[in-house]
Amino acid sequence: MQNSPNALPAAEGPSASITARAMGALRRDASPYLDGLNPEQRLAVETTEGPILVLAGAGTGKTRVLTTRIAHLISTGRARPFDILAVTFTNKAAREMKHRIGALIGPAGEGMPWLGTFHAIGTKILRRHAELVGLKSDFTILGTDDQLRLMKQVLADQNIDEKRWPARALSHTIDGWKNRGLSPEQVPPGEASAFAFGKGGTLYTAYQARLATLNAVDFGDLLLLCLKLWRENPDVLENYQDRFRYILVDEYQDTNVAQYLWLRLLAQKRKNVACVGDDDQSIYGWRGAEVDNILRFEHDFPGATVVRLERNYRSTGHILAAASGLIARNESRLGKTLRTEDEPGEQVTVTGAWDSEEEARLLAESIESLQAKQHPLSEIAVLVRISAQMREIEDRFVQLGLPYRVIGGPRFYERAEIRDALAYLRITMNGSDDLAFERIINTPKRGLGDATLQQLHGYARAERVPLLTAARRLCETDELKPKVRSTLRALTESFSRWARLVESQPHSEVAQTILEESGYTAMWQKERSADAAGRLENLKEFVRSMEEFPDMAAFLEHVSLVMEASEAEGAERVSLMTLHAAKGLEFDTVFLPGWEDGLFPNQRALDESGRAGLEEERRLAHVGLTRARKRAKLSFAVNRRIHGLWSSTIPSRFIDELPPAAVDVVEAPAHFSAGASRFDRNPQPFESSYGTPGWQRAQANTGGRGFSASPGRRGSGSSGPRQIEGELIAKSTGAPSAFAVDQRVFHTKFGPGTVAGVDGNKLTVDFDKAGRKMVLDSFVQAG
DNA sequence: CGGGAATTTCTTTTT
DNA sequence: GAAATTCCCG
Repeated sequence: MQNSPNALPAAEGPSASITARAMGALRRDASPYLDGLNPEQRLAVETTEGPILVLAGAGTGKTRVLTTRIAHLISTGRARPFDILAVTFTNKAAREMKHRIGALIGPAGEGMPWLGTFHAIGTKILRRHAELVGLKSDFTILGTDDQLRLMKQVLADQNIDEKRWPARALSHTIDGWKNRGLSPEQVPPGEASAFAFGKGGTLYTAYQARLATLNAVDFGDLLLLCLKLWRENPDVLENYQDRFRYILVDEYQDTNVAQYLWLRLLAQKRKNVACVGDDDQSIYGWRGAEVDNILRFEHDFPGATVVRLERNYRSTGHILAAASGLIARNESRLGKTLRTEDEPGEQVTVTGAWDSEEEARLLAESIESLQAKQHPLSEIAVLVRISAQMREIEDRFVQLGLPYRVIGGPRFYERAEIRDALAYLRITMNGSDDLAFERIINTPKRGLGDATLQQLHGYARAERVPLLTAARRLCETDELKPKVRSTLRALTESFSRWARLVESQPHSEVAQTILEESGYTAMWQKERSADAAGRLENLKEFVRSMEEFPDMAAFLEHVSLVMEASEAEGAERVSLMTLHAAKGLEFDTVFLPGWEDGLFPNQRALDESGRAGLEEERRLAHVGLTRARKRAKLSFAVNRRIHGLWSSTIPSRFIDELPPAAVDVVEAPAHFSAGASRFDRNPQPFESSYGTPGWQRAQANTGGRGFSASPGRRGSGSSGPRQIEGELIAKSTGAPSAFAVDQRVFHTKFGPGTVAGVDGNKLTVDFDKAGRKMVLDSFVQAG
C-alpha cells in the first residue's frame, strides 16, 4: 500500500463524509504504525472509547503506546489534532511526544495545541478566562524565588518571627495545600492552625490576596484556579469537556490530587480518558503525587479497561531480575511481573570503596576501560541520589579529561541573571509589576537600598499605586534625599524610554539595550568570579532566544514555564544526573554510586515519611536499575563527607535485597584495602591536614552545639531529653590577646599566616595565601 | 549604603 | 564544603 502517513488529511472529524470515513477505515487496516505492537500494546492503542488505565512497567513501550494511540485516533478520523488533550509531567516529555507523533504521522500531528504539561495547559486556559477568576489575562507566573520573597512580605505584614516560622516552611505548607486542591477556605481548620500559632489559614489567605493585587499566580494556582473556574462556571467547563474528545495522561502515577480533580472534571462527560502509568515508578510522593490516584481510577470510572504491559524490551535478564527482586519487597503496589526474552547478560555488579573519593576514582576508571573497548560515552550514565554527590565525580572527570554533561541542574530560567533580565523586561512592559521592580531596583547596586524601598512601599500603599508610579511621584517631591532622587529619577526615566523603544525596535535589540543601559551587563563584566563569564554567556543566549518569538509580549508569556537551556545534543559525553532526572531515559551502561544507608535510602525521606518513604526510595532504586540496557554497576563508599564532615557509612539495605543470582560482587582493585598504595593519593600537605582525625575532632567540637528547646514548641517535637546549655562560653574579654605580633597562626578559612597587629580580640594577619585580613582571635589557632 | 567577615543552613527530587 | 544570610564597621 502506497500510503505515506504524510498524505493523511489533517482534519477529518466524525462529521466527515462517508467516503472519507470509509477511507479512514481502509487506512486503519493498512496502518503500518500498528505493526510490531504486542497484543497488550495493541489493545491499549485500539481501545479508543471509554476509560482505560494502562499499567506500563519500565521499558515496556509506554511512550510508544501513547504516541501510537494519538496517531491512531487521528488517522482513523476519530479525532482531529485539536480534539485531543494530552498531558505530560515535564516539558521534556511533551517535546519528546510531539517529536514522536510527528515521526509517526507527519505534519498532521505537529499542530497539537493541547499537548503539554498540566501547568502549560492550565496557563493557556486561564489566560482565556482570566477575568472569571479575578485576574487580568497578562498575569505573571511566579518562580520559586519570587514566591519566597512574597511569603517573606506576608510574614512581615503579619508580624511573625521569621526565625521561628521560615518563609520556606510556609511556602512548603501552602504548596502542599495547593497540591491537594485546597483553596484557603477549604483547608481543614486543624491543619490551617498548625502553622505559626494558628495563623496558617490567615497567611494562606493573605498570600493569595497579595498575588491577586499583583496580578500574579504561582505554579499551584495554575491548576487550582482552573478548578475554581470550572466549578463556578459550568458552561465554561462543558465547553472544555466537549472540546477534548479524547484525553491522554502520561506518568499518571505522578499526578497529585489537584491534577486528579482537574482531569476528573474534564473527563467526566465523555469519559474517553486514557491514563498511562507505573505505580512502581512513582517517585514524586514528596511533592504531593498520589499513587492512590491509580487505584481510584477504577472507582471513578467504573468499567474501565485495565491493560498491563509487562514485557520489557529494554534490559537484559539479570538487570530485570535485580530490579524486579528489589521492587517485590514493596508492600503497597499493584503488582506486575516484568519479563524479557533477552539474554541474561552480565550480572549487576556491586563494588565497595573506602571513601567517596575512591568511589569516584573507581567509577571513572571503569568508564575509561569501557571507552577503551569502544563503548560510546553517550551510552553511559551516572545516576546519583542527590546532586551534592556530583561534585566529586565531576572533579574526577575533569582531572581525567573525560567529557561529561550534567542533565537537569538548575533550570535556565531559574538562574539569577535570567530572572534579573526577565524582571527588567517585565517592568518595562508592565509598569505595575511590583515584584519585578523590587527585584531590580538595586541590581546592579545603585544606592537604592532598603530604606528607599520602604519609603516607596509606604507611598505606594497609601496612594494605592504601583511602586514604579510611586517612585515617579516621589521624585517630584522633596521627600527623598537629593542623591537618591536623582538616581531614582534616572531609573524611572529609563523605563519610560525603554517602553517607547519597544514600540519602534525589534524586541531582542531592545532587550540588549536595556541590559546595557541599566548597567546590568557591566555589573557581571566587572565581577571577576569564576562563573561571571558563564552568566554573560547565558544572557547572550537569553537575548538570542527571544528572536524565536514574534514580539516581547509573546516571549514573556511563555518563558516562565517552558524555557530551558539549549543543550548541545548527541555529543560524545557521559551523562551525569540525579535518579529523578533519569526517569524516562535509558542507557547501555548505568553507574549507580552512593548506595549507602542514609544517602540511599535517604535519611530524610525515612524520617519524614517512614515506611512510605522507604518504599518510595526503593522505587527510585528500581527506576535507576531499569534505566540500564546491558550493564548496571552499583557502588558504595564506607566513608563519605556529609555537610563537610567525614562520617562512616554502611552499605544500603537495598543491596542485600537484590536477588543474589543476579549480582556479582566485584573486589575493588588491589590498591583498595591494602594500605601500601594509599600513598599515591596522598595530596599536598596543606590540603591533607583538613582530613586528619585531629581536624575532624576540631570541627566536631566547634560545630553542632545543642540549643535549648524553643519554648513555644509543644508536643512531640521536643519530647527528647531537654538540653541545657550550661557551659560558660569563653568570651573574648578585655584580657590581653593570646596572640602576639609575628606569631604564626592558622585560620580555618584563610590558612596559615603571620600576625601583623593586635587590637583587643581582633588580629591583623598577613595570610600566606589570602593576604592581609582582620580577623577575630577566636577564629584562629596558634600555628 | 556597601563590603567583608562571621554565621547559619543546606541536601533530595520539579512545574 | 559552599551558598545564602546576617552582622558589623567604615
